[in-house]
Amino acid sequence: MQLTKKGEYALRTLIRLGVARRMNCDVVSVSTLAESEKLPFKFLEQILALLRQEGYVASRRGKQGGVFLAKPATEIKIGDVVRLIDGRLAPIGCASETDYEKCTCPDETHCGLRMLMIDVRNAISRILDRYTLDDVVAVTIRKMERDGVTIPFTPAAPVDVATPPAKNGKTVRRADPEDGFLNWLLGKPLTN
Amino acid sequence: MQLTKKGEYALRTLIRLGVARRMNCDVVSVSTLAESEKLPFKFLEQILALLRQEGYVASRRGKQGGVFLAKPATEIKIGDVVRLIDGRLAPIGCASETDYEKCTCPDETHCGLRMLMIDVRNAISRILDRYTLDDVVAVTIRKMERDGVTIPFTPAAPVDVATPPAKNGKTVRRADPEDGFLNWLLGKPLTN
DNA sequence: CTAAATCCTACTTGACCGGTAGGAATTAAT
DNA sequence: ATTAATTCCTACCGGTCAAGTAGGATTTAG
Repeated sequence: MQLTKKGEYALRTLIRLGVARRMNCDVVSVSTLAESEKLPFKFLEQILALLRQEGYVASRRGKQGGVFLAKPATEIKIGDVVRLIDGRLAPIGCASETDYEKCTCPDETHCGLRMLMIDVRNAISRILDRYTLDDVVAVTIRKMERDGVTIPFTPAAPVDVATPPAKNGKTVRRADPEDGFLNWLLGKPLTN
Repeated sequence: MQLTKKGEYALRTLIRLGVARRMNCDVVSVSTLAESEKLPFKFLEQILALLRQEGYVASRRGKQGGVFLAKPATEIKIGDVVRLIDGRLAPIGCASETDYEKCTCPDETHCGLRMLMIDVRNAISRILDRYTLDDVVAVTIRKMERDGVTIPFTPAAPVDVATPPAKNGKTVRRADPEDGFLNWLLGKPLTN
């Protein structure tokens, strides 16, 4: 049930670009992105090439060039990015909605595993297809503001990643909010 | 987000063994299992060896031998089986509860991707750690009974299992029940 | 004109997925 | 006692793919 590094890097980078956009930073170089997230430059270049082909990012070539989101962050669904890079969300092909594949089992309609995995795929989809890049960016920034951390791409202050003032040592880790972390912080209603 | 074939075969086989148990079939040979689920025999043998080492199944050697569940199906959590064969449920290491791994990102506590993936991992866990093998077996059998399909390992003579009156053919396919398929069919309350 | 950037294509290295193969040990039935 | 059916154990293997590396061509700002 693993996301590949490629997928992880793609998402991390898109989030970074979303943050940049919010801070009115119109273009970010790949090297800056690679450094700030500590990703291998050349690998990231390739990933961004793919994201560009698919219309998620656009670029400006030459000196002072770089990349930026090609469309509003509200129109980028996380699920679609994951599907692009890592394939279907469902753990097994016969439980997929968008990329169904018949399995070899003798009777699919009475397969308990399939029913279970459909539940899993729906649970995943209910998160990944519910939230957009904008939501994730919002939650990231909100958390940073709450802890008084300087947000990346803040004018006149490059990336600062100081750990927060530790509250008072007691981090009351509110475990497992009913409908998820992001919903708890964003209050985004279910649409489906 | 894929389950490996190994994991899939393991679960399919455990379910089969669970069904067998319910039908008072105490021992099933590996070849029977392989045939009935159309799995490669030698590969399945290896998988069962692992499941045996971990105490999920036990075996009887020699002629008329075979394997069977080593403990009650109610005590086998699907999530644990998946973890055993395919590793952590969380899409990325830093979002795992049972197998946490620090990631390379500069500031984990303000990582939007991490928060998102924690939600995903919880959503998965809420299904895979909620249901036991027994639940999946129950739902499988129930679906079969409902459709009047002969259940595997049914004794040759038509015995005890009273086939329900086949409804009336019109299966109203209620799409995507709120809290999942299995809950809809089992009505198992959330425990956590 | 040059430095800084993207763009493009090829290559690599190791892990691991999904099996195969062969035989030793054990046991039930004849 | 033999034999046939079965599990048990260890080794191997081909292919794919993840996760990068490498190097140069091209474009553009200053």
